[in-house]
Amino acid sequence: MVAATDTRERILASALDLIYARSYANVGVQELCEHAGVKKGSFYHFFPSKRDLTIAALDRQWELAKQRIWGPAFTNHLPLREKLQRCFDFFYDHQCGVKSKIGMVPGCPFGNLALELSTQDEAIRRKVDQVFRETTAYVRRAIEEAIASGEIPKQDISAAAEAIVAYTQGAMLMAKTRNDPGVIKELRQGVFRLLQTRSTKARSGNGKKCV
Amino acid sequence: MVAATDTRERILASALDLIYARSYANVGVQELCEHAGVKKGSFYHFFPSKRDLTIAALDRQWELAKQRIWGPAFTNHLPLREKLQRCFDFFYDHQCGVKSKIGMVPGCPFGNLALELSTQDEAIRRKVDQVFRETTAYVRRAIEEAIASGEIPKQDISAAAEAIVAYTQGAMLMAKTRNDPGVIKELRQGVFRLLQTRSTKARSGNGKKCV
DNA sequence: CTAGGATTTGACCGTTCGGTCAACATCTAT
DNA sequence: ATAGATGTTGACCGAACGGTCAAATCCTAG
Repeated sequence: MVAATDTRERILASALDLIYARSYANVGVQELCEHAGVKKGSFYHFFPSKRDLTIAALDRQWELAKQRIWGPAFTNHLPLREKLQRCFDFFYDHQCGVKSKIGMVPGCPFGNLALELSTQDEAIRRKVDQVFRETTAYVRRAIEEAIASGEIPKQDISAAAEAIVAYTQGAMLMAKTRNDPGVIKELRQGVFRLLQTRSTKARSGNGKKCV
Repeated sequence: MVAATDTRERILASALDLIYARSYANVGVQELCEHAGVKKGSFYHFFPSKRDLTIAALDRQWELAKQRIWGPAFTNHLPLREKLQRCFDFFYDHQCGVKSKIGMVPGCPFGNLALELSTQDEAIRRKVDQVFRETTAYVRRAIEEAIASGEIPKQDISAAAEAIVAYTQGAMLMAKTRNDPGVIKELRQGVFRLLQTRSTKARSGNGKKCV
């Protein structure tokens, strides 16, 4: 049986928008409903609680992230360098886009909820943790390929992948704190340093100007 | 005139503890007062609002951070490598300490507030931004010294310092999300890669086991 | 001793919070 | 046609929220 209405979808979409732009605590169920054009009773028909809505929103957000970023950027045979570059470029563009709409750099939807809620809500903490693990898996596979193809030398793959994911989160956090997407662009080059590359000498003073 | 009472201090200390362990939104004025052993009227005698308390708490937290971490770690003539190592070791120990008390890895008090509030409260965003800028300044000076002493080759100092601070925030975020301080230890080695070092070859397979 | 500021107290404010519920409407499968 | 599931509505709940205030108390300088 297909969905009879789009009510649930509208609520979910509102959660994606509002909680991302502000925070979990600063968006009430009432406001969520108004934004979705739905009455509170309907909300609780589809979601047992605000917390469950948030978990569903995290799932949805991760599905979107996969199909918009991680899939496109990592499911091809580009050099690792290029893949990482595309990620950072996407993040930069995306933060710019949202900022032009709401005036603020929102950062990463997963990192935001992680720092706001993971000491208070174990289920949400686990969910975000899982997202980061899967993200790391994408990066790890790309590193494996790069080693196999000889693009980069053998190294501790897991450690490198985790460092890259952490660095990316750090970049988003700094961009949000400075309310300036340009931070992501400035930090982009740094991500390559987290990988051991063939020759350090050859790249010192590497042609292109940053930013 | 010296402080007549320690009421203000107790409120401030409670804010440091509770907001750090949970979040801004999840700690109410009432609870803050109970934790400090103070009535709500007294709270508003010393602080015009919860928001102002939070800003004062940020100031205090930064003073403490300087005297406990950044001062000790950066105001000596140790090699840069050693300085960064000490920072990460301090973070690891600190997160372990708090976790043994409250069962949760709390992450960075500045990063937490930044991600929770910087899209909603410009004053707090600016304050955290300033903290990060000053942190970056510590790292930048240390990098300058390391270049002057010949420990590392010439490079873009500001870019390196900002990358290191971002990476550090990323490490704290991942540790909090995984609720495991060990993440900080695992990511510690990665910070050195953000600096261009003298010889890459010489360090490959470097003696000491990680973790 | 006393005046005046600093501090403390507890009752109180309106608002919003997340969540509930019974009644009602709509759809769909038989 | 109709029963039962699915979806919608608006009124309602107690609790907690941030914040206010006048009165009482304490401390200290003159």
